[in-house]
Amino acid sequence: MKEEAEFTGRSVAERIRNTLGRLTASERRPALTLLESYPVAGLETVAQFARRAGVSGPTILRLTAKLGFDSYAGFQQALRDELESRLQAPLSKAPVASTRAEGRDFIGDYTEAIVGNIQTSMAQIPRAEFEAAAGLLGDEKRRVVTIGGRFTHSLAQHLYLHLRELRPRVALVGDQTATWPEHLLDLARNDVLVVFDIRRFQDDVVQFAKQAAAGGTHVILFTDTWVSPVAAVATHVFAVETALPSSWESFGAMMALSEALIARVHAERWGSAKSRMERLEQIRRNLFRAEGQ
Amino acid sequence: MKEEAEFTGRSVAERIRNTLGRLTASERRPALTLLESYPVAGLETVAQFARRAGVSGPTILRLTAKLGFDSYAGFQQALRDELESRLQAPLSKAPVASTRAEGRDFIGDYTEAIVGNIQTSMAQIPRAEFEAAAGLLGDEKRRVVTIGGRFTHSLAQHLYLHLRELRPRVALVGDQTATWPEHLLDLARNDVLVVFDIRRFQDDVVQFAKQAAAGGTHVILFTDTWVSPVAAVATHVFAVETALPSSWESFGAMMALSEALIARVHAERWGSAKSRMERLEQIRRNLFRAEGQ
DNA sequence: TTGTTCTTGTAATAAAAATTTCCATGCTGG
DNA sequence: CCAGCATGGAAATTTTTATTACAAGAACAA
Repeated sequence: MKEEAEFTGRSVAERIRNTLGRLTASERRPALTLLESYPVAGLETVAQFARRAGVSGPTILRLTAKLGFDSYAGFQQALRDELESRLQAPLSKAPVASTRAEGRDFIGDYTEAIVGNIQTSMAQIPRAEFEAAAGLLGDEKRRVVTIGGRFTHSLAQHLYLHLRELRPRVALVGDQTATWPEHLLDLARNDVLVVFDIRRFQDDVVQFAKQAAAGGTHVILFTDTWVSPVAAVATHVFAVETALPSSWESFGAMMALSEALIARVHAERWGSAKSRMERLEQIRRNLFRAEGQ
Repeated sequence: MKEEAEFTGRSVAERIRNTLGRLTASERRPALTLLESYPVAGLETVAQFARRAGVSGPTILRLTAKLGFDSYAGFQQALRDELESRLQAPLSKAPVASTRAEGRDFIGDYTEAIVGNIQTSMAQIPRAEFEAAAGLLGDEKRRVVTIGGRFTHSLAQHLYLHLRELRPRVALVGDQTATWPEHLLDLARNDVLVVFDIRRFQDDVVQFAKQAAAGGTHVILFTDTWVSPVAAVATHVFAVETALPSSWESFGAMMALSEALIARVHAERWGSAKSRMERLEQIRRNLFRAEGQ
């Protein structure tokens, strides 16, 4: 009746991982299929699931049996239970208790400030510069390198991670200064360097940008209203507001602009980006499969 | 055969809302039951669903018929399709129709979307959870470790870089999976792990969080509206909106929340943070001097 | 009240699905 | 090269599940 206690995993996914070693080749196929489109695949009928995984019905049943379920219905029930507890967690957990300090609502105030910040910043972005920068970033023939300072390194990384999905030949300059010369070496005439640099402008970053620019590399600069000295050598400059009244600094506007650029590039090169992402997806799946063994 | 076109809603939930007026009293019961535990209730058998809603089987079928499905199987298929398309990353979602120089303002539209995103997300953050999380992050006695997935790694890094200024004993889990065990080793009971995990939830990250939680570590989760499975072991869950209409995903809301948390911690421990930052400044100056020579 | 219509559940029936049986196939070791 | 064994699918069988037919009961109008 009930599933035996010997099966360790709380979730079906966990059970699969624990059992993967004991599965035969064609039992492993639906197992991985399920993990890939979890948990939908398992909520279909046996026949549908079997077709999706490219095996026969009985194989599905042998799999669920090995996972410790005494029937396919029991297996599905487990999946539904999981799904339900997962999807309902946030709803039941949000009784919106207003436990802010005294009267003021910290989150509300912060939101208001950051939103204003983003709006004023974005309003001031010169449209032509934006389009030009997007054009540079979308051009596959150009190598693209991103670099950031102490804090802005995370923004450089964010841009890097997303651009990398859309096009080849993108690199991120790490935070280890020692590796920087190699990056400079690779940057050629007409390549693109994206620099994030805000007040307390970092000298090493400025130097890096200057050297790159000297070699004929296009420099796109994201900076704050104090404008980094990199501007002197940059081809496109985007200055946004980072200061919040009476608080810490915020990268909100800078991230918004960066994301807008990514979206712009994405829209521009939709065709090639799509096929690239699909290939990427394919490769990932294969890697995952192999790893599963 | 196919569902008729007269039925407006793209999603089953929408269809229900549009049809609610035309339903009888006892048809309305399962309809609302479904909306309450969506979509799990509808994935059960007719009998189970009927029992859950307190009606008979045929009433369920009359309901699905009125919703425009020609069979219960078709109804379930629609629910599964929805679920799958939402749980699965939009591997290749077409971007907004190329909004070149034609009338539309790309930046303006994007700004509007992201601002709306941030506002709705932040409004839903439970204040008490927020305060509790800030309390944990501000507590020097606890070690704090941040971790992110493929894309969200940059957010984990952002939080790490800022927290590090405010307090000691903060670490970032790198993107090299090989180094992860060491981090787990260091995490003790009552320490704090901050996890960033969005749709296409990453299995290795989930496993990491689970192991940490098993050891008694507090887990703070930043996720999207589809809620990472990490939620099951998390002490505090923050679900924000990451989807932008017809575009790439946006981390804007997640970053805003993360920054709000940082600001909160900063405000809370103003005294100690200030002296820490001053000492840090001192050290930096010395290092810079030495290096400058 | 009484007839009519609209709801809704019970029970019978049909359809579909899960499960089992059994045999073909391919692999391993002697 | 063959015996023995593990594997996996086709087809038969059984069970479950959806679906339909029908009748009881409620709501309403005249």
